[in-house]
Order: sequence, then structure tokens, then C-alpha cells
Amino acid sequence: MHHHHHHHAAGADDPVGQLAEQLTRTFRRLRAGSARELAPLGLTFAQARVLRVIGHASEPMRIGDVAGRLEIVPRSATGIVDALEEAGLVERRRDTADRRSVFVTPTQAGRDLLARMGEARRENAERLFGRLTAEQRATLLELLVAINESADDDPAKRDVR
Amino acid sequence: MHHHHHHHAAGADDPVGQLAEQLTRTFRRLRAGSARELAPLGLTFAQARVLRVIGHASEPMRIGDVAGRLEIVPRSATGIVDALEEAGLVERRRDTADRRSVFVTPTQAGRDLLARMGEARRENAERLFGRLTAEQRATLLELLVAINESADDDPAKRDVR
DNA sequence: CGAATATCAGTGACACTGAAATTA
DNA sequence: CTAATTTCAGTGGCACTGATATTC
Repeated sequence: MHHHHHHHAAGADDPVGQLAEQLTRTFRRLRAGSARELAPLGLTFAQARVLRVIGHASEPMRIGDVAGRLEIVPRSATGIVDALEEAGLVERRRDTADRRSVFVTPTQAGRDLLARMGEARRENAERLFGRLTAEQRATLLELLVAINESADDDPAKRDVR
Repeated sequence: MHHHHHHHAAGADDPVGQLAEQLTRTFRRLRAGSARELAPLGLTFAQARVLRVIGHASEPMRIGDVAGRLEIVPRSATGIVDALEEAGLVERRRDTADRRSVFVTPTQAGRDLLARMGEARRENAERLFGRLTAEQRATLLELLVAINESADDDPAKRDVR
């Protein structure tokens, strides 16, 4: 209930606002760097995310599973899978048991690219997080996970795992 | 349903990859929440960012200054300022000394909206960072600032190596 | 029939590049 | 003439909503 009338610089007494701004900046950097690394591989940021989640799954994933994992609506996942399929990196296969569902699995080319992607990704992330010690990175990861676990409002809420 | 011994799931032995994924997720949440809070005010995420930086500046900012501050190219800043000006929230004024430059300042309506924005923003951020203690937030902010202070990676300047 | 799954069509927000106009 | 500042025009990435089969 205090009413100062002077102009305070954003964040001086608005810690959460400052957090939001810095988070935005960090993400934009991550994304820009990733895009640069992925472009030569013919992938976009979102496509790489989808390929990664599909490639690392122990079982074939459905479109809805992918969407849930990435916290996007199924319709969005469809488009990204379209691009990956057209590039020959993943394959669609209808579930014989439930013919509504579509299983998506990586092709050999997809797995190969995923491996190369890992290197590029590591380089980029290393450049971004390079200033942090291993301990600091662990702390950062811990804090982000804590935030993300308070999952309340998502566009396409769907837990997979 | 979940095998514990499948080969390296992304992040098990790829800490930076996990960091990137969690960072992406946190940002998407921040952005989605912000968009929800801002929509009733007639603002988008980027517009709010620009209005904030302009409103908090002690002196009138040029378009290029705004772009630099947000790490976007000047052309992008122009469009966002267009929208804000059309909404009557900011004013353009040519510099009389250097007639190439355009100063952007908030109108009274802009300042008023900025105040209301602060509340909505705080609520949203509070919901997002709510699970963290004050100390944890401080740590998170510190780490993000450390990351952002490394390597100026402006899309506008800096050429691709 | 209602519910779930994926897809089709359209829209919005955002930032990019390249080129033009103005002015220093 | 060269450089800086802003703006115009077009493009690409991305994820959204709403509607439409198809299948359970």
C-alpha cells in the first residue's frame, strides 16, 4: 500500500517481472542458436523437438502422445509430423487394434539424423550455458523442473511418460 | 509401461539437452499465461514487452533503441510500435536534431495501461513462480542473468561465424 | 448415440530478410 | 558518395480454434 510516484526501472521492485524478462531473453537465445544449428540439417526448432521425443521413446508414439509431451494441441503435432514424414525421417502406421490412432516411429534416416542433431545441440547448449558451472546447471535445471511440475494450464493437457 | 533400462533417454546423460527442454517448457508456459492476462487489455506478448521498456525508460527511446533492448531487428520494432500507436498507447515524434530518428514515448493511456499490466503480470508470474521461495527466485534470476550476459547474440548485428 | 483420434482449413502473432526513402 | 535510421513488402516458423471424417 505504498505509493511512490517516481519512475522505477522495470524490475527494481518487481522481481517476478525481471524473472520473466530474463527468461524470455534466455529462451530467445536458445531458440536462435538452435535454429542456426538445425538449419543445415533441414530441421526447424519444433521439428527437432518432435523428432527427439519420438526417437527417444521406447515404444511407438501416437500423435496425441507427441502433442501431450510437447504441450501442444494434436493438430499442431500433425503438421510437424507431416514435415518429418515428408523428409523421410519418421513413418506413420495405423494401429491395427484401434484404427483411429496413428503410430509414429523414426526411420533409420531419422535415427541417424537424431545422432548428428545431438552433437549440434550439445555445441549450441554448451555455448549458451558455458558460463555456468556443472553445479549451477544442476541448480538451474532443478528450479526449472520445479516450475514445470506445477502443470495446471496447458493447451493440450495430456500426460504421457 | 515405462522401461528403466532403455538406451539413453534425452537428458539422462545429456544435461544440457534437458536444460534446453525444460527452459523451452517454462518459457512456453510464461508466454501462454501472459497472453491470457494481456488479451483482455488488448495487448500481445511482444507489444507488452515494448510498452514496458518504453514506459520505464527515463528518456524517450528511438526505434533502434527499443529493438536493441529487445534484441530484435528494427523492422520488427516498427511493426509493434505501429500497433501500440494505433491503440493510442504511445506517440511517435521525430527528432528535430536528427530527422532520421523517431522518438517513441508513452501516452497517458499507455502509462495507465502499463500500471494495470503490472498487476496482471505479477499475478501471472506469481502463478508460474509460485512454487519457488524468494531465495530460489533470486538464484534463478542470477543464473539467467549470468547466461544472458555472455555472448551478445543479436540477430541484427553479429554475423554468422 | 456420444467420445476419441487424427486431419483439414483458416487465423494470428512474431521475427526474419531485402529493398526503398530520408537524412546525416 | 557512404552510412545510419526507419519503413515497406514479403516470407517462414509456430501454435491456436473450429469443423470434419473415421472409428470405438
